[in-house]
Amino acid sequence: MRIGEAALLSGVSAKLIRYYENEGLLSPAGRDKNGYRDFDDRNVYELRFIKRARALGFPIKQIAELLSLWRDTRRPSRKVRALAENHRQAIASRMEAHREIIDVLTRLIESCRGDDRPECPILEEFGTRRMHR
Amino acid sequence: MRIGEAALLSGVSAKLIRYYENEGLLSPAGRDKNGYRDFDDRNVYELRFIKRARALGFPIKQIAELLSLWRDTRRPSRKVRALAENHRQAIASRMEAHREIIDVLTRLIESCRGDDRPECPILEEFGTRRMHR
DNA sequence: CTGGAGTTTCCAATCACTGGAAGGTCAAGA
DNA sequence: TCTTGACCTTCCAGTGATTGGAAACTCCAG
Repeated sequence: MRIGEAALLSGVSAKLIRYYENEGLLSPAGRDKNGYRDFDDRNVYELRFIKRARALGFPIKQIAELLSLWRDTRRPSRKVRALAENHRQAIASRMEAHREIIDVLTRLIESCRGDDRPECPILEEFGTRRMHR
Repeated sequence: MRIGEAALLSGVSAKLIRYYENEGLLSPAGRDKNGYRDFDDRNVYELRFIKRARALGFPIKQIAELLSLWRDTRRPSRKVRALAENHRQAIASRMEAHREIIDVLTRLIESCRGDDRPECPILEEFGTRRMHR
């Protein structure tokens, strides 16, 4: 099938399919004699795999590793799990950073009257104090 | 003062100071006759302001708005507060997305034995099922 | 034989940096 | 006086995952 059909079936845009192919994520897709890419069901499966892994925030390089584990039917599931655990930790760290930011922003927002007058503890704290808690 | 001293005092690298200046965040800094930038205390104050706003995840363009509100002594604090609230909402959305990802990853990780055998529900679910909850 | 839909490649922009190259300026030390 | 070295300058490129566009090609229908 051509790239448009693969895009429809996988939910991945043609642009992005070319990018993923270029990054070496896909099993080699053939070419028709007119130069058009020729994808098969395995490629569509890989594209769906990539799409779901991306939706979970895995970076492209880690998805490449996941795909190579998927292709290796003798992989130890330990490796897959380790990858997932590392990634969960990375996301958890980012989430914690966001939580701290939200706490600070909430405190700042509550301290500001938010009316027509210029007094604003938000601006003052940005300029002068450090922000903790 | 020159860029190195401003970097030390503000905690912002010289590279980044030039970038911020280029992006129009700083009040215009002068130049010595040798072409070196000449910063004053106001610039250092702005750099610290930028650094703290960045630490809270504000994008550069919003920091530019915050700085222009800071410079306008007749600003309505309403505008500052609105900016902060919008940003808090943006961060909260990202945090919620991360929370959902962590829930899915946790379920997947728990479903995988993580031993020497190849069976792995993580890979299976990436390829075939959709992931919710 | 013309139009349009689909395809190809390549280049650019996003965002906030970071790094490096190549060169100018200036004070201290030999 | 000459040189070293620590500064400073500008410009260019790369990061990650996409998206957009341009210019050119194939192919099918009208």
